[in-house]
Amino acid sequence: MSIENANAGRAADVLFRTFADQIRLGQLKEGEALPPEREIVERYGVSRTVAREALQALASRGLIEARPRHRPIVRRPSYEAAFETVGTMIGRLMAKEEGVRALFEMRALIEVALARQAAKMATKTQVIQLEKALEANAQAIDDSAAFYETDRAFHAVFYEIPGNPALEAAHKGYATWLHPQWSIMPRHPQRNKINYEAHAAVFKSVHSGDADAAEDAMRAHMDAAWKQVCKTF
Amino acid sequence: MSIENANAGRAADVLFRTFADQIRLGQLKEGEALPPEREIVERYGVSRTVAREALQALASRGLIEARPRHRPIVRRPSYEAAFETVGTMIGRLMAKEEGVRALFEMRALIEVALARQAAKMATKTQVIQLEKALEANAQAIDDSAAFYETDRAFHAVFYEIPGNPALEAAHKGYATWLHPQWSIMPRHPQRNKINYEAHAAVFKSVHSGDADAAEDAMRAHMDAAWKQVCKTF
DNA sequence: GACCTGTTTTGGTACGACCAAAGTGGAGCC
DNA sequence: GGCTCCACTTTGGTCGTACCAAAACAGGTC
Repeated sequence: MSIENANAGRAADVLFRTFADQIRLGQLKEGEALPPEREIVERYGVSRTVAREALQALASRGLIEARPRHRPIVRRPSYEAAFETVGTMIGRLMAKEEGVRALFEMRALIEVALARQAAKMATKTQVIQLEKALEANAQAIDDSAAFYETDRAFHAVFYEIPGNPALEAAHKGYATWLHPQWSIMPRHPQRNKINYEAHAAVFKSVHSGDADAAEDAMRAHMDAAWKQVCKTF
Repeated sequence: MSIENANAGRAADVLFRTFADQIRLGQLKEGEALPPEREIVERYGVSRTVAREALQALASRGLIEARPRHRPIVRRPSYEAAFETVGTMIGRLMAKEEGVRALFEMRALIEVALARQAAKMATKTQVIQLEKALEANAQAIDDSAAFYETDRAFHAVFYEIPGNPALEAAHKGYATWLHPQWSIMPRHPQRNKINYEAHAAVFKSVHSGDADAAEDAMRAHMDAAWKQVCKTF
């Protein structure tokens, strides 16, 4: 590796930063393949070991997408990809109650705010969307697996209403990371019905444009859900 | 690599998952060093290239902490570490206005909700903390660099009030990723004073327990801030 | 007990070899 | 002229060996 980076630590880290900078500056564009490994070796004066470790780091941090037996390509950045990248670590935080609580409370803060915002600003189309999701939720009361899916879909509508990809990505993250808790929770039609009724209360408030009521209803729903989650510990 | 994982793709990916599972299941504990590379080679029947690539992936995803010339140790998972891990990718999203907007609006949603929650539930001690942060903000009006720091500190108090590490980590992430926008924004005492007054309005509402006013004040502040951010594009 | 020195352990890097998946180009056939 | 097949090339993936040097360790000496 060139001498001018002697203070920069491992050669693989230096090469990682070199490529990360090229990606950030648009010198390597989305969808574009990186150079072949043997060319990287020649161009940057490193071994294939160093080249491969730098590429591995780029892939692990979601900057490039490795494809079997192909040169990796620069990945389109997205909030969803970002959440996927940290999934393994966040998953570890789910092993402890305080990790689950932190995530759950952050989710609750956001969903309460989204419900409030929806009550204020949801379009007629969006309210209909919510109503359809609620109807599917009602239909699934007796089928706990389907109920879970429609429950998740109902909450997802709130994240979609503002049209912000970061929120939509966050919801997918939350749903994925909190799923282990959900999957061990006892589910039966009576409990499903209670959850459905909480959803209906939120919907009713949104439909009537009552932001305070929407906030209170979603808050109550999340609080009750947390109590259920606590039973999984 | 053992035959039973022949369908699992690259040997390095298989080994990555093996270690990730061991970490998740507590078989490798926080602070504990991973085995030496040469032992990994013997135990798992892979080459050092594969072992190093798996370790590189673990480090890049924040599961282990590599230390120069030392065996890596299992990293304590944290929301802060998770945000750091995706920093490079999120940084790329900041290269486009829609990426900045998505992150900013998510931040605004959260901070408005936090202001509202603070007005409802902040303790006397927390209100004093907020007041102190506001006072430091006032003192820094004529020094734009200091003003930025106190501005950030003032907002940080809202994230700290609920005592949720995920929120505190989120704030650090937002501040870091949105900093490039802030650093190219024109800053002068007059603008600083307007921002300070917006902070004062939020504080006043929190202090008097007026959740609606706190929400409106923080909403107005974030909307105005976004208009300033737009000037950087 | 502290210090020094030699040895060992270990991460970091280099290099060459080989395998096999995937792509490419040319020849032959219809 | 188009299609198919085959040989060759390109390239990622893995292996093994070698060497360097940072860091730790162990033993001896003061």
